[in-house]
Amino acid sequence: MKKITILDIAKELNITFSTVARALNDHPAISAATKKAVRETADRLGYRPNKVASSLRSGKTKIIGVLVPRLDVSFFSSVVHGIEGVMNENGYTILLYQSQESAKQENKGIDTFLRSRVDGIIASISLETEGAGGYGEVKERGIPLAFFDRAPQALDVPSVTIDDYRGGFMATEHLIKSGYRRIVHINGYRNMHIFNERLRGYLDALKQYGLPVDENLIVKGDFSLEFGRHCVRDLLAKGVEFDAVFTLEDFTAMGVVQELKAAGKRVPKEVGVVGFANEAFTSLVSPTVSTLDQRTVEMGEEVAHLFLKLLKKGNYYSHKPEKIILEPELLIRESSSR
Amino acid sequence: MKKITILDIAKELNITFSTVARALNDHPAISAATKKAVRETADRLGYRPNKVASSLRSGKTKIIGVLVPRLDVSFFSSVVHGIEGVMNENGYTILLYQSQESAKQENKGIDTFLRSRVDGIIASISLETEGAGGYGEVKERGIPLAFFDRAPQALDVPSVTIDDYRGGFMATEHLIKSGYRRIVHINGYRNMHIFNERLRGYLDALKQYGLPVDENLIVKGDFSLEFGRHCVRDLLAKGVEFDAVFTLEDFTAMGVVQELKAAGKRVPKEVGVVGFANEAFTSLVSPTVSTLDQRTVEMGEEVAHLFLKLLKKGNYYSHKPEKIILEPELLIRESSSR
DNA sequence: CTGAAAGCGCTAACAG
DNA sequence: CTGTTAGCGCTTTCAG
Repeated sequence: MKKITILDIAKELNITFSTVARALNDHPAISAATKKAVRETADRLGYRPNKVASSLRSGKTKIIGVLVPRLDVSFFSSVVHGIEGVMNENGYTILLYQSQESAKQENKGIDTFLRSRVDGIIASISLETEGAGGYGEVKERGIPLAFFDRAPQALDVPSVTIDDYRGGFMATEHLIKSGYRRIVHINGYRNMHIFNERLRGYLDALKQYGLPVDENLIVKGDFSLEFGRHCVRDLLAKGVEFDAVFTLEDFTAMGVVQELKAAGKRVPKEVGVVGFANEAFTSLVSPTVSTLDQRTVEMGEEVAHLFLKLLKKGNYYSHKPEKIILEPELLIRESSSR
Repeated sequence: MKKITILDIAKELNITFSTVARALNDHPAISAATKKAVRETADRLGYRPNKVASSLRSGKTKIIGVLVPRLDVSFFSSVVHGIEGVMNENGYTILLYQSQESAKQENKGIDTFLRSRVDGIIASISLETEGAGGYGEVKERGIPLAFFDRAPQALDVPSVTIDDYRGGFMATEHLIKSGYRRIVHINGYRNMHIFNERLRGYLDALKQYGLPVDENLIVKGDFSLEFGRHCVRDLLAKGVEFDAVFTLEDFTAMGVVQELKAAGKRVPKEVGVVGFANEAFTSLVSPTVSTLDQRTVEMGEEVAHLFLKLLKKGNYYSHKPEKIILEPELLIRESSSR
C-alpha cells in the first residue's frame, strides 16, 4: 500500500498541499466545500496524518512519558490506568517505561523520554533513586514533570500523593483505640520518604496516646509475604511481646497473619493486624485484613488533571508547584476488630 | 535552555553536521579522534538526539503500540509488564492504549498507532470486537501485528495464547477425577473464542468420562464476584443439584465459594470449585482456590520475542503466521481437594 | 479564501 | 576519512 500524504490528496484535487493541510486541520479560512472535498478524498485514499512529521514541525508530540517502577504491582498499574484514561480523553498518548526499581534503568527511561521529545513526564521514583535522580535535568530543561506517590523530596515540582503520615497515624490510632498496646511496625529498610512518613505517623500516634516507643517493635526490611512471616517468627523466637502489627503494605500483613495463625495466635483476638494499600485479596481472605486505601485510580486521574491544567496555563515552571495530598481511607476489617 | 542539534556540535568543532551525525552513530568511516571529540562536545552541550527527526527520516520509530482492554486487570498489566521488559531490552518503547473493552475506543487506539507510525502493534481484543475489528487495516497496510490471549479468529496473524480448550478440559477432568459428578460451568455471555474454548473443553471432558451434559448446569453471564454469588443463589433457589463449579475466572469462583459458605455448603467437601487465571488472592483465601495459571508474564515475553523475531526476518507477512500456544497449569488447591 | 516557500533535525546517497 | 545535498511530511508565515 502506497503511503498517502497531503500531496497526494492535493494532486487529486488540483489544489496545493497547504490548502489540504489547512482543510484537514479545520482552519477557519477554508471554504466548507474545499474541506468536504479534502476529507472525502482523504478517506477514499486511506490517508493517515503522519504524527511524526507534525511533531517535528510543531515541536509538540502529544505524548506523555509515564515512568513507573513496575507494572505487575497492582498499585502502579491502577494508577497508570487512571492516567491513561484521562490523558487519552485529552488527546495525549502514553509512552510507557518501567524502572524495575533500578535507578540506572530509571535514568535510561528519562533519557528515552527526552530523546522522544515527550511533552511531559509523569513518574513515581524507584526504590534506589537518591535525591532528584535523573529528574533534575528534566526540570532544568523546562519539560513539564509531575510525580505521584513516590516523589523525590529534593525536587520542587507538582505531585499527587496520599498523606502517608496520616495513614500511619490512623492505622496506629485505630489499633490503640481497639485496645492494642504493644504495636509492632514493619517498615522498609530503604530511605524512602513515604515509608518514613508512615513511620512518623506511627510514632506520633504512640506519643499522642501516651504509649512508649520500643525499638524492639520497629522492624525494617524488604516487603513481601515471606518477610512478614519471617518477622513474626523472629519476634516470637526472641520472646518480644506484642499484640498488634502495622505493616508497610498488605502482602507483609498477609504473611504476618499466616504466621500468627501457624503459631496458634488468634487474629484479631490476641493480635491485631493492619496493612497498607488495600490489595484485592485483603477483603477476600479470612480474617479480612484491615488496611489503608491509597485511592489508586483517583491518584492517576488527579495527577493527569493537574498536569493538563498546568500544561494549559503554559509556563509550567513559573507557578509555585501544586502538591495535591489525598487523604487515605482507613478500612477497618476483621483483622483488627475485637 | 537552547535546543542543541548536531549543527551546534558541528559549529563548535568546525566540521560538518554530517560528520557529527556519523560520529554519533558510530559509523566505521570516522576517525576515533573525531568520534571522541564529537562525543565530548555532545555531552558538554547536553545534546539529546531528536528521535522525532530521525524517525521521520528513517521511517522507523522504534515504538510498538500495545493495545489492551484495561490495565487495572492484573492479567493485562502482568502481560504488559512482560512485553515492556523484553521490548525495552531490544531498544523499543511502548506506546500504551486501553480499549476499555469498547470496540469504538479500540479503533481509536489503532488509528492513533497508525498516525504515530508505530513499528508494530501488539494487542488483545476488547469484548466487543467483532471479526477482525479495526485490525484488518493494520495487516493490509503491512504493519506488523501480533495478539496475545484474545486474538480475533478472523485474522491470520501471529499470536500467543494459552490452550483454553485444555484449560477447560483439565479443570473439568480434575473435578471428575475427584469424584464430582454434577459440574456447573459459569461462562461469559459474550461470544469470545477463548471463552468458547473453555466451554468446549468442559463439554469434551464430560463426554470423555461418560457424564451427561445438562443445560441447567451451564450458566452464561458477566464475570464478577457478585455474579458468582448470584449464580449460586439462583441454582440453589431453583433446586438444581450440583456438586462442583468451574468458572471462567477467579473472581466469579470467589463469589461462588462465598455464597456456598453462606448457604452452609462446605467447600470442597460438598461442592468443589475451580477458577481460572490464578489471581493473587486464590492462594491466600481460605479455602485456597484451585485455578488455572495463564502464565501472564511469560505470555508477554513470548509475544514480544515472537514479534521481534519476525521483525528481524523482515517481510513480516510473507511467512505463515506462527501461533504459540502455551499450556495452562492446573493448580490444585483446597477448594477442589477432597 | 488559496498558494508559495521555508524549515523542524535528522539519514543516507553521492562526491571527493 | 569527511563534505554536499536532498529530502522525510508536515506547520506556518508571508503573499496575493
